[in-house]
Amino acid sequence: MARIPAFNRENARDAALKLFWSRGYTATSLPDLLDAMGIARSSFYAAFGDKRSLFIECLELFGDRTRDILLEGAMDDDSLAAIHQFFHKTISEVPLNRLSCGCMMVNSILELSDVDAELQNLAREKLDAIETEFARLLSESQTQGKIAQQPTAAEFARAVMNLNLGVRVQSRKHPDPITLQHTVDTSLTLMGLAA
Amino acid sequence: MARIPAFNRENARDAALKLFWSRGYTATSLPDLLDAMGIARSSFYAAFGDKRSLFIECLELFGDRTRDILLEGAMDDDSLAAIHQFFHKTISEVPLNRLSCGCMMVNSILELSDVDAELQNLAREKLDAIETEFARLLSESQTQGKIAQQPTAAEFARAVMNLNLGVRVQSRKHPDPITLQHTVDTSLTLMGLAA
DNA sequence: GCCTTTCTGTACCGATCGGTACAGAATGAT
DNA sequence: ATCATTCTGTACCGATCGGTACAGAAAGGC
Repeated sequence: MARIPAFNRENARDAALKLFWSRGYTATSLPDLLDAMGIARSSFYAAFGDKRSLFIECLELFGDRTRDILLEGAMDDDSLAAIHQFFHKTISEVPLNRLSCGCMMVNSILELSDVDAELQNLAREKLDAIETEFARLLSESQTQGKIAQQPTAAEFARAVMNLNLGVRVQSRKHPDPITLQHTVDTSLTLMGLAA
Repeated sequence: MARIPAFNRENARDAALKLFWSRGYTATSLPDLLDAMGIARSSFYAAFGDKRSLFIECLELFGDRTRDILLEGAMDDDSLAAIHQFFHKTISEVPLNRLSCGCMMVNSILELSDVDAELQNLAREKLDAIETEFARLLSESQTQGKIAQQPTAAEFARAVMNLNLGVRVQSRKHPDPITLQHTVDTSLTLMGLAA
């Protein structure tokens, strides 16, 4: 055989993910990426195809990881707590420099609509998967009688997703975990979804 | 005197605003702008300085106009109705191609954080002005006894602003006025802010 | 008519973009 | 030690970016 790769593909990809997450697709230049990933230009194209392919890979990964955070909290039978945990984990249990990046799906949807429909669609799908999980958890809460029967679980889920989207904008606007967590708690309580 | 300008500055600026609003700062190229504004390159720099200055001018204008929509609805004494009107005017009384642009402040904050702090700050200020107005209206509603005394008007305002931010993301993700209006109504009702 | 002014259109600038080509160094197999 | 392989680093590609320079057309004053 021959020379062994001097970089770890997953580590390099995660470095790229952070950069894309922070600055978005267009504002992240190839030199920026190579620098952060610690690899050479040729290695980049050999290992990841091109910039756009890498972005897709990162966005998929980010979406799945975010959804996993929600699924983790849904292991025990308290469906409502899972939603609270999701917000807590993504707001209060995260370093400030990550919080200030917001959500990569939200960022991508705003940056790329009217610019790149395919990438926007991917981001949309990843968010929809999370909203579907919200709906499932809220439906369970309704059958358990823990929350109101009205509105429907889907409508509740849309309101919760809307809260989530707002939070991700706020995170970039003013990344203060205390205030953010407070806003989430206030909103959930007002909506009859207190812990 | 000499030759008269062949274009109307305000019209040209509004055309630029639409483009910036739709595609964001970076994705809007100078040729795009010139084409939409219907003016020559030289006229552009003579009348507007440069791309960044024009963007600032457009963002300020957009922010003021958005705030004016809220202020208009606050003329009569029903403060709570003003908030409902604000959402209705910006969701249901607007053509689809505008709705799908979302909010230029929100778009700019997400696109430009970690990229251009000054522009992001401007967008932030414009949003804060609107949140302040929300707080004033909600405070009035509290003294009129139309809504709960808890939480504070500022906390209510944050929740409403958060709802607004979420709506603007949704507008770009899936610009359907019926669903959006429904989500707003559901959320406001759940939060005890029904009309 | 001419002159002055201010527009329009276009050629051009350096910088940077994403992507490719290729020379040469490093490493494992033999 | 030699070979094959696959990495790294860099030079280079055309395209496009925002911005400037400048020639020439258009319009009012006289």
